Order: sequence, then structure tokens, then C-alpha cells
Amino acid sequence: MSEQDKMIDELFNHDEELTEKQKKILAAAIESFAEKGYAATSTSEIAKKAGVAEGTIFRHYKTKKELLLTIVAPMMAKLIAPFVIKDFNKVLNQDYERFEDFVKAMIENRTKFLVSNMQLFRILIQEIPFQPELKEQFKEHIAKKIFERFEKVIAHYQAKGQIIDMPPYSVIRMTASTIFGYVIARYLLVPEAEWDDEAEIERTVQILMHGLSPKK
Amino acid sequence: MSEQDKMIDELFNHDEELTEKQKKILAAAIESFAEKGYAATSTSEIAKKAGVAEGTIFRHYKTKKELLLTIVAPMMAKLIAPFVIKDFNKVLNQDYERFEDFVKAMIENRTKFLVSNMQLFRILIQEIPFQPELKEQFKEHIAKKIFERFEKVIAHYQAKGQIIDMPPYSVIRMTASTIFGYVIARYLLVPEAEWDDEAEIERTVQILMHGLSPKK
Amino acid sequence: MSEQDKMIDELFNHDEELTEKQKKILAAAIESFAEKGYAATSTSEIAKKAGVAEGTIFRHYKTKKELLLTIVAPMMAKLIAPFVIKDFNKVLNQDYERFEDFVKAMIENRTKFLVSNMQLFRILIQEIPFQPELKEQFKEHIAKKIFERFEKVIAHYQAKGQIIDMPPYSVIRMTASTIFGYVIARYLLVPEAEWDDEAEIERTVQILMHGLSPKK
Amino acid sequence: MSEQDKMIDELFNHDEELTEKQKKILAAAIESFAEKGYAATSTSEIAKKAGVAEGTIFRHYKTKKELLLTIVAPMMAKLIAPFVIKDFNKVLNQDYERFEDFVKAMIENRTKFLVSNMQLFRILIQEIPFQPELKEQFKEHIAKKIFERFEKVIAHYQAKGQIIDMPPYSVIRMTASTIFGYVIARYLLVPEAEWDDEAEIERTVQILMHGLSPKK
DNA sequence: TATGAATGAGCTTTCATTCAT
DNA sequence: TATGAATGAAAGCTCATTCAT
Repeated sequence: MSEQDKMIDELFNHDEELTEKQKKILAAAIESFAEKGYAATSTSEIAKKAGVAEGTIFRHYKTKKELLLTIVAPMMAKLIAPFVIKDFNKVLNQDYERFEDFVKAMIENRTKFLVSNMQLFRILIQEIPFQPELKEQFKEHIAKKIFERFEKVIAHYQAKGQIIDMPPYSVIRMTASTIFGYVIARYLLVPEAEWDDEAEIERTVQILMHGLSPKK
Repeated sequence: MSEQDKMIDELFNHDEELTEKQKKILAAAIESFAEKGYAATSTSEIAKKAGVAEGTIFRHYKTKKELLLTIVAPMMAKLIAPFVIKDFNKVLNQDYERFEDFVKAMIENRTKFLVSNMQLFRILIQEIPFQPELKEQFKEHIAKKIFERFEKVIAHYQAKGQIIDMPPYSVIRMTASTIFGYVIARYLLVPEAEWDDEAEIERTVQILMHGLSPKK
Repeated sequence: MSEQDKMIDELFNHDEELTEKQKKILAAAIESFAEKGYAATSTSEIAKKAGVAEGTIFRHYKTKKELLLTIVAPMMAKLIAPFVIKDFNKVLNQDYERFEDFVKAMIENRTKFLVSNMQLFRILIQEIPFQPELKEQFKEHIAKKIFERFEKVIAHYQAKGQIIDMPPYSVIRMTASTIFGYVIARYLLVPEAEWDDEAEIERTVQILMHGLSPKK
Repeated sequence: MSEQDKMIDELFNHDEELTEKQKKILAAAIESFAEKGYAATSTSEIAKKAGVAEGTIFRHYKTKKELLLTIVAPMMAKLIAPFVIKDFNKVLNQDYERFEDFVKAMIENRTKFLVSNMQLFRILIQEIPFQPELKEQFKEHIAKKIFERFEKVIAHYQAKGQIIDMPPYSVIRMTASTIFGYVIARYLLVPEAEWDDEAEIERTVQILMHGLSPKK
């Protein structure tokens, strides 16, 4: 079983079983959508790459757009999964004395997730501007939920005097910009450069944390 | 003369004269490309919106892609214009004693530019992943040049002890993430929220600057 | 057992037994063919309406057209059944002294049959123009046989001086036009109008009979 | 200019000009629709028969259905044209002393029209059952208007004692059945038989008129 | 220069039919 | 016997591009 297959199994194979052909269709669609974009990818191309007849695609997904949404929806869910677990706050209190440790852990964890699902991440950020359904889902399910959780976290550490006194929204936005900025530059814009990943992440976190630390 | 018209005049009307029809075609194409993406926009749609015949588009632009490049190229040039003026360093030395002032001015200036060319900015960041020519241009003409200029600037202020000791690339990337992160969140992701722009920019710069300041 | 079921049993269940699924397929096909026409009805639609898998249809009927013919053939047979019984003439002589009574009885009987098989009648007249096999069957088995029988009847009553002296073909055609004209107007063209069926049939027969009566 | 061309010019070329290709498309569509039915005719087939590219069809008619409606609509208008001229009643009073002459003239005139537009007539009666728009148009514009006009005519001749005393609707329906019954039998069902057209029409009118004459 | 009719390749989707289970 | 996944040809329709006017 290839890496690709494992990823597909993990993301799409919840309860219902996927046939071999379905998996191949998904894999082919992900590859093409990521590379050329949804609009510029033809279903015949996907069929050819997946080694199935074109009709087979439409047996499983009523329309091309349904195929896109099938691909993108679980990615969104997994992206925020760590933040919506029930005992998020508890874990937080027990594990991370310092805000810095928490952010560092989180950045590492989510960066790793994005990197191991880079194609899906590409599709997500490339198609959100064009698909109103996606934009809506993103705002409603992702941005909102993460924001709600984080707001409390920020307040918590602000009370402890570990973070600068500032509206939580600004802190969250800045943190998100930092993560996405790194991942996009590293893996999408300049993947061919030589990166010392560990050091770069270290520096990035350092700047952010220092920026967020209370002024003396 | 509308805002749109002025923008088009400024960006596209260098030496050669544009006919009224050409301007309308450009305006229509920009609007549609920004909204639905290049691949999902048909030339017939552009023609209709511009109020010209389909053939007219191809009189001026050999292919649809040429139309896209015509639109995007000057945007790139203008985006980095302030950094490539000949006496960049001189201006710098004379005007900005502190790194903070320089960055603040720059962020304000470029943010303003992006905002007043938001549609073009959208097209730029949305199409770069799909058009290898654009990606190449971006890297060669934009990223590289800016990097070269900035590198010296960073070194200059590091020597003065105003910036943390760190590879310039990391500093630049972090700064760029910060600017783009703000503009994208503000104007593309959540434009409908109520923003106190001045304060938000102020906070953003503050975090960045604090993060970049040398540790004691 | 519904009306639909009874009709299907009566028309299709001659010697061989129909399974429950087969009946459902027939019922679904009849409904769809009548409503949208043979060509515009898809087998998947029939399968869905019948609650069976698509493959099941093709287990029982080799092709879609075979399904159509299976439906239409017995309808034709039943339509002319009264005219082809062996002792048609005997019955005629014994039962109907006057041509008028004969025609009235016939019109009532056949109208009733058509009305209680309206969907099949629709399919029949709608598909005959497009299916050469049907047209051939219709001419060979229906029109010809009825004509042969009727010719003698007409001659019989003409000899008795009860019908105008005229080629039998014209009389038959006119009679058929009258019946079909009524049924089509009543049930297919303007079914939603308020009809006093008994009176309308009475008037229709009256005009026809008066028209066919010998001139003084 | 062929017969076909003349017919197309007359029916479709009101104010706007039709290009040569458009005429060919109409002619090809009429031929195929009449022969195989709307649903069973493919646009590629029409294109091939018309000698144009398939795209050309859709340049002139947005959808296949629009093509059908373009073909059928003027046929309906022309079919009832004689009945909706402004001075219908005047013409009637001046020209036809007897109901019989009026009906005879009308039958001859409309039969001739139908015969010289037989393909369009076929399409009309074959597609009305499947196209709700057509059925609606037929009822609203054809049936209703003709009925309104005729009602008065019937009353007029009934007052003169030339027609049987009977609801106008029944008289009209019977008359229509007679006309359509003749045309359909003659040209659609049994066109290959040897017909003495003049005599057959004569006999048909005779039966109808005799049937409608007042009883003594 | 500008038009818009015409093209034909290619698009998404539907279809009747097959076949392994 | 019944299923429904799979097929691939063909459907209706859109597209970027050409060209005579």
C-alpha cells in the first residue's frame, strides 16, 4: 500500500468502503486538481490517469464539483481536528506551562499535517477563492471554531502575563499568518531551495513568540 | 473617468495608446479573472461584459493567455517598483533612522498599493500556482530583486543593532508573511468583518517589530 | 392488488408467470413511456421507479426496445379482440337489428377499453409513428383485420338500407376518426375540462349515425 | 429555390434575415424531427445533414429545445391564421350563404395547408404530448381562439336553421376530428394506398354535413 | 479596426448494456 | 434470479480561435 493510498484511506474511508476504482479516481483527481487547478482539469484526464472509464467517475460522483467537495471536505475537518477535541483546554493546562511551548507544539503538529497532505492543502487554498461553498465551509467550520477555542487560550496566557495585551483576534491572525506563510513559502513557492527546516521553524517561532511576549 | 479607468491608464498606458475598446476589454477581463479565475472565465463572457465582439479580443491579444499576461505583468512590476529605484539605499539612509520607521512606511505604502489594486492582486496570487510563466517571472523579477535589496538593508540595521541577529532570508520571509497575511485576511478572507484598519496595522507592525528587535 | 396490477395481470399474464419484479418493471415502464415517451425515458429511471437494479431489467428484456414491444403488443391484440372472435357475424346478426345499435354498443365498449388502458393507448399512438415494427403490426394485424370484418358488416347494413351508399372504407375511416377523436380530446388533450361523458358520447354517436343514414 | 426553401422562407423569415446555414439547419431539423421524433434525433445528426459544424447550431439556438420551439411556433400561428383575421365574420357573411359551403371551403383550405406542411404538422402532433410548453401554447393560442371564433359561426348558422341544435363545442370537436382524421389517415397512416382525394374529401364532408344538418 | 458567423476539438454528463459476484 | 459496478459510445453543449466582410 503506497503513501498515497494510506492517506486516502485515512481521510476518506470512514465507515463506507471504497472500491479500488474509487480510490484510484480520488488519487488521480487530487493529483490533477493540485497541479493544474479544478477548472483546468478535465474529467477525461482524471479517468485516464485513474485507469477507469469516464462514466465510472460519474457513477460515484454526480458531478465534477461533487468530486471536488468530496476531496476537500474531510481535509478541512482534519485540519482543525486537534482544536475541537473535547478536552482541548484540559490537555492544554496539563501539558503546557508556557504559551511558547504550546504554540511550538501546535505549529509543529499542524505543519507536519499540512506537509503530509500538501496536495490537498494546495487544492484547498487554491479553490477556496472560487468555490463559494468552500469559502462558507471554511469560515463556518474552520475559522469560527478555531477562533472560539483560541480566544480562551489567549486570554488564559494573557492572564498569566505570558502574552502581550492585545485583542485575541490580532494574535490569532498573526499566528496563522506565520504558520501558513512558512508552509506556503517552504513547500509551494520555493520548494527547490535548500531549507534547514528545523532551524527555520525554530527562528520563525522565535520571532513570533518574541513579538507576542509582553513588553517590559 | 472612473477609478477603474484611472487604474488601467496608470498600469497599462505606458507609451502606446490604448483604444477605448482595449480598455474595456482589460477592465472586463480583470473583473472576471479576479472573480472566477482565469480557467473558468470564457472569452465570450469577457467580450459580452466589455461590449465588444469576440473577434476584437483576439485582434489585440493573440491568445487568451496573452491577455492574462498583459494584465498581470505590469502589476508585478509596480508591486516592486519602490524597491528597485536606483537610489534606494540613499533614500533609505536619509529618510529612516530606525528600522521600525522604514518597515512601517513600507508596509503602509505597499498595503495601500495592494488595496487599490485588489483585483489584480487577486489574479496574481490566484494564477501564479497554475501558470509556470508567472511563477518564473515572480521568482526572477520579484522575489530575487526584492531579496537582493532587502538583504543589504537588513545587514545595515543589524549592524546598527536594531534587528535581531538572524539570516536575512528569515527576516524577509517573516516580514512578507506579515504583510500578505494581513492583506489577504483583511480584503480576501474576511472583508465583511468590521476592521479598525489603522489600529490593526499598528498592532501587526508592533508584533513584527518587537519580534525582530534584538533580545536583551 | 391495485388497478394497475390487475391491468398488468390481465394483459401480460397469459401462460407464463410474471415475478413480482417483472410486474413492477412493466408498471414503471408503462408509466414513464406514457408520460415522457419511449426515447426520452432512460432505463435507469425505470429501474429506480420499479425499485429494482438496472441489470434486472435486462435479465428479462434483452433490450429497451424489447421492453417496449412487450408492453405494446398485447394492447394491440386486445384492442381488436372483439372483432376477431370467430362467430363475430353470428353475434352481430342475433344481437343488433339496427346498425345504430351495433355502432353504439361498439363505441361504448371500445371507448371503455381505451379509457381503462389509457396509458397503453397513449404509448401506442405516440410510438407508432417512430417504430416501424409497430406501424407494420398495426397495419397488418389491426387495420387489415378490422377492415375485413367491418366491410361485410357495412355491406350487410347497406343492403338493409340502413346506411348511406358509400365505399365501406370511407364509412370505417369516418367511424374510427369519430371514436379516436373523442377519446383523444376527452382524455389526452383536454382532460381537465368538465365533461358530461354520457351526453357527449350520445351527441357524437348521433351526429355520426345521422351522417351515415341514407338520404331521403 | 426548392420547395423546402420556400416553405422555410415563408414560415420563418418574417423580419430578421436568416443566413444560408440557418436555413439549412432548420430544414435538416424539420426533416429529422418529423421522421424520428425530437428525442431520438441528435444534434450531431442535424449538423451532418445540414452540412454545418455542430457548434453552429448552438450559436443560433441556445438549446436543442429552443430549436424545436423555433420550428413549431410559427406553424401553430399559420395553422389558425385564417380564423384570426380581423374581418373573419364579415368575410363569412358575404361569402358563404350556407354553412356547408363555409365548412367545405375551410376544410379544403386547411387540408391544403396541412398537406403542404406535412412535416411540420407531424412534428406538431407528435411532440405536443411530450412538451408541456407546446401543449400550453396549443391550448391557449390555437384551441381557445378557434373555439371563440367558431362558437359565433355555429350560433349564426344554427339561428338560420342550417345546423342541428347542439352545444357548439360538440360541433366543433366533431368537425376537427373529421379534418384531422382524414389528414392523418391519408398522409400519415396509409399514404401508400391509392386515394381518390377529391372524392374522399367530398364523401367526408358529405357525412359530416349530413350529420350536422337539422333532423326533420 | 472591428465584427460575428463559423468552426471542430473538447467539455461534462447520460445512456443502454455487460458481467462478475 | 438479482445485483450494481463498470463500461465506452454518444449525447448536448462550450470553448478559444479563425476569417471573410
